[in-house]
Amino acid sequence: MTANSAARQSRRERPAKPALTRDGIIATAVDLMRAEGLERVTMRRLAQELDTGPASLYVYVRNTAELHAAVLDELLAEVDLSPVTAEGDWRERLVRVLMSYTDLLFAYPGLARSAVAARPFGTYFLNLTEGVLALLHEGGVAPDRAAWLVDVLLQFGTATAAEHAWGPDEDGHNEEDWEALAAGLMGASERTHPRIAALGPRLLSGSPQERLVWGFHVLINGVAHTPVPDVPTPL
Amino acid sequence: MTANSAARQSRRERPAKPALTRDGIIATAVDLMRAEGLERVTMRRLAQELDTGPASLYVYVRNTAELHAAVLDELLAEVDLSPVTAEGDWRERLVRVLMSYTDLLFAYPGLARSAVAARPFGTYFLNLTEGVLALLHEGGVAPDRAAWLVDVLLQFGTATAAEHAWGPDEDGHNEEDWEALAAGLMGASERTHPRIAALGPRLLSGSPQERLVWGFHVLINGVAHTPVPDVPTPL
DNA sequence: ACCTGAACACCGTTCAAGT
DNA sequence: ACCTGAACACCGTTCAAGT
Repeated sequence: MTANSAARQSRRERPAKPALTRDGIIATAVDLMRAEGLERVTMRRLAQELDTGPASLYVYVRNTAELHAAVLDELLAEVDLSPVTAEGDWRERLVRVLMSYTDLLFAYPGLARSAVAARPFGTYFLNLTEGVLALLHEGGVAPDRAAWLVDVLLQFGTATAAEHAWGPDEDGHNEEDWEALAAGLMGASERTHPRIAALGPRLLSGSPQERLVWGFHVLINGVAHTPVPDVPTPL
Repeated sequence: MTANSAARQSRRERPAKPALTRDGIIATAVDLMRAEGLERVTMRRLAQELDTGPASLYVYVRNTAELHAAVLDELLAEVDLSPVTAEGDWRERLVRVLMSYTDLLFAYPGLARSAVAARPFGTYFLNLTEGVLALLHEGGVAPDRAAWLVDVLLQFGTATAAEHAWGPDEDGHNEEDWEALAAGLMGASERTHPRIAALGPRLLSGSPQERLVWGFHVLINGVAHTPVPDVPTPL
């Protein structure tokens, strides 16, 4: 029986059922996420998409968390690293790279959430890390501080995306939540919460993006003034 | 029937089935989380604990996300705010408050994860915010910068706790993950990822807590050098 | 070796019906 | 008004058995 290549009988209609491979599974998972959101990228749903049973996937993927991590790294291929080698102020260029990363996560909030829980370390994440480090190097940030700052910068972007993850797939209870939040903050009495009361609506000013960019700058500016403690290096 | 007050105490040993109240439900949820972790605080499991069906809970709680938010705020009662009014350097005291918050989340990683997705705004969270703002005020941080920095500081602590959320309830696949991560970083070739290669093991130095404290200091030091953009205030 | 049917042990949420 | 049985529409993961 050499029915390996062309003689695949299409059972349903669509494409001939392809052989399962890890790459194929992840590619299908990415498609599924783009089409229906990460919530739908479950083992069962994905298996259905691949015309098989969920148990089959476990030959190629350890569990759902690993699947989602692989999907994320795949998505990270789209991060725009061109500012790394562009002209201009290194801080600006660094923030541009970081915003490129974050914008991607804003588009797939579920992925941001999963990235907070378990940061990926695939190829594309490594490329992003390298790019950020190159810019910090160019900016003259001390190596040991740069080593810790990359993590903080990326984690900050990830967390911000995850927080504003009330995606388009969710219904409009966001507005409601926001009202409640605003009411809570504004209702803080002058007596019990004087600082909150003093700041008032300024606590809620700015868009997530504006705050994010500001936060990146705070971190970049702060690193010059904050030495890393003396700490043993692993191995 | 005035069985309202005294029969409240024993939840441990088969109590008479108490009337459902929102507070009672949340208190039971907190107990359940302390005993079995947040993963087990599901509508169904909680209902079982309360000797009723899951549908009954929906009279008092909108959904699982709201339930978890309520549990978190309850837990936040334990944050140690005493450094706010203590003696000493305001930066140090601020970091102590922030670490008290973060340590709590480290103990209940699932909660940290849910806090990243939807920051709570209950009473205790308001108290924490007030405390942080008071210290920033004492430190002479400009009000509009302080208003944005509180959020960043708390979010940074939350995200760090969530990331290191490979809790005690998970099995030991963490070690394995870490090995893989280290291998990925160290295997980055000098040619393709020169900065990563140059930093080598320094990228992995320090404990989560050491990095967290450092990050707090970077933010606190950076805020003095980073003005907030001109942005409209809501309302 | 690779694949899978079937099972185990769960989920959140809704709704019609009861008290 | 409050409560609930039952149902709907899902989950992740394992494992013995097949090819």
